[in-house]
Amino acid sequence: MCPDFLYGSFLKVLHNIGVENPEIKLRFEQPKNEQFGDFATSVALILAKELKLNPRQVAKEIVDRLQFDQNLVEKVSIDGPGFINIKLTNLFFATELERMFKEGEYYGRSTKGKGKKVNVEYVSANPTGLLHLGHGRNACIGDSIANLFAWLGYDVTREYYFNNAGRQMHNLARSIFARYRQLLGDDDYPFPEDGYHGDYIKEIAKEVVDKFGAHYFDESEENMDFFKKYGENWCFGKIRETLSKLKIHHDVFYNEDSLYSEGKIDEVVNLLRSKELIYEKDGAIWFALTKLGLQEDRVIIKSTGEPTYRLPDIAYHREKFLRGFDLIVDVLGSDHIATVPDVLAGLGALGFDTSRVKVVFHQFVTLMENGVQVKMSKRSGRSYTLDELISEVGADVVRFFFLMRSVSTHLDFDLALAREQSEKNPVFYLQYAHARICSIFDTAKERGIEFVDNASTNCLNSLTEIQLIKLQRRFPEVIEISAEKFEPQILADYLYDLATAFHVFYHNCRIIGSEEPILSARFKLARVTQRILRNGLNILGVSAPNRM
RNA sequence: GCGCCACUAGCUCAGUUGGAUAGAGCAUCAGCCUUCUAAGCUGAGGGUCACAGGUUCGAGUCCUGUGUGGCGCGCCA
Repeated sequence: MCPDFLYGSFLKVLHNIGVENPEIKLRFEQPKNEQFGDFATSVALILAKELKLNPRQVAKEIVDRLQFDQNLVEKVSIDGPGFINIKLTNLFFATELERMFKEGEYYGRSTKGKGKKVNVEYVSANPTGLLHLGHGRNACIGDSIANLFAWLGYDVTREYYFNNAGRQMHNLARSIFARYRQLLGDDDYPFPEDGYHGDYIKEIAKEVVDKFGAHYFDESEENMDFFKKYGENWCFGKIRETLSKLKIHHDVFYNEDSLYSEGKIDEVVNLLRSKELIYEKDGAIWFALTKLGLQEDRVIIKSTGEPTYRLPDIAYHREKFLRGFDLIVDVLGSDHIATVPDVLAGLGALGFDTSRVKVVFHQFVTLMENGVQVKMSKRSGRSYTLDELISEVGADVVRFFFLMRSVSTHLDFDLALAREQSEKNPVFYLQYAHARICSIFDTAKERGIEFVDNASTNCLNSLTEIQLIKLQRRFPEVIEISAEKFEPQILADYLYDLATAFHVFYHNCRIIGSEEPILSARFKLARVTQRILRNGLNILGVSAPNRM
């Protein structure tokens, strides 16, 4: 964020006065208060101790040695306890606008992650039901994180861990079968105790009745397999349909089944055995986690012969490592927190660098309306599915609302606010800024007004204009920070600020009707804002309409 | 009992690696549309940053303890 020339001059001075590791100590920030200038550094305060000098004195030593291009720096001052504040000239910002404008659609992209492979796994809901709100938050977070890394030049794989093995699928089959029998008049047919109670099970059963009649009436193994497969396809179809409404698509659906069929599970067991990390007790196979510093040993293969989740999870993540990913991101709900240490310990024991695994935990979603928690959908009378929420408030609103809070905090989803198609709704505020800009360009075109690319921007001098440029300059940095912290919310907040700065600019400065060179300079200001809003919203998965 | 997450304005939340006078939105009140979209802009009120210690030039931010709330602690995933 800090211009290179500024950073360079300071670094040179710090070197000259014999500071050790100045790169680490030199940091710039943008002061909250305008009166302190455009950039500030507290480096003098940090150095004061090691130099055993008064901070203001240190600041003076530094400032006296600084050399700048006078066209770019307006003022350097020492304030407060020893902050060095720098005010840059309007020419500097005009040049910056020019630079951002010339970068065009690529402004904000970087090559930082070039050659690096990142895997982002998200959603990964089992095909036993419909997506609920928590899945929705998971999906939006994962997708936006993937988008952020793509912007940084990483080779991104969006992955869904597809678990269609194990007891849950039997459960699904038996649940559908029970409803099927009941529909066919066998009213007393018992519903499985731990079956899936949702109404969608009845829907599936009804579909089977409509299509095949009583063809699958017998409680045979083949028929169970049929219901399992039918239910899986039905659920997974719905899941993909819902995700697609949110513009979420995965590159890889990694099937848990393949871990078994390709012998990956056995490989892991053998590897752990060779490291003497597993043993047998009570007919089950245990993972000796206490040897790895954890609290308790855990079962990885039940006495029935089925593995617990830990084993396939370790095998799956081992595969991710073997597939050559430099960074492995898992997006999980906070209810999975307890499962991660075991899996990481297993991977560590297998010799993998677990610092490459980043698990993003998100907290729960609570649907609120007028201060009261909403548990059931008014329309269906059942608990809200993600799909219902989307059809009620729209995909853009759902995506933005799920992303506008930081990942680690509980999310209160304000249904009344989300429904509101007005200025109160932050999504519309952002989209409106974009539509307004488009409208300016449309109007200019209609009236035959053209602007010139090579006109100078050095005529912009109002506070509002400079303010807008300052925010535009931050875009690349914001993308980077959002990705590093795995927090799309940082980008959402930034876009909101940018929209505000634009609305203020729009209010204070006219574009159409201004004389050259102001006309063209302001056009550029609007163009750069438009690109950032569009690209930024795109990363968040929110559309940027040309008209509203 | 143990682990993780949170606690900031009436409500929902921001607050960069510790920095200067803690910020938005909603809600409340008061203004601004013959000119590019008023889904906008401007202003006002509203705070013991849960509490108590500690670290230091400086703490909403770091450390310790306490309280409140959420989630988890299975041969479920």
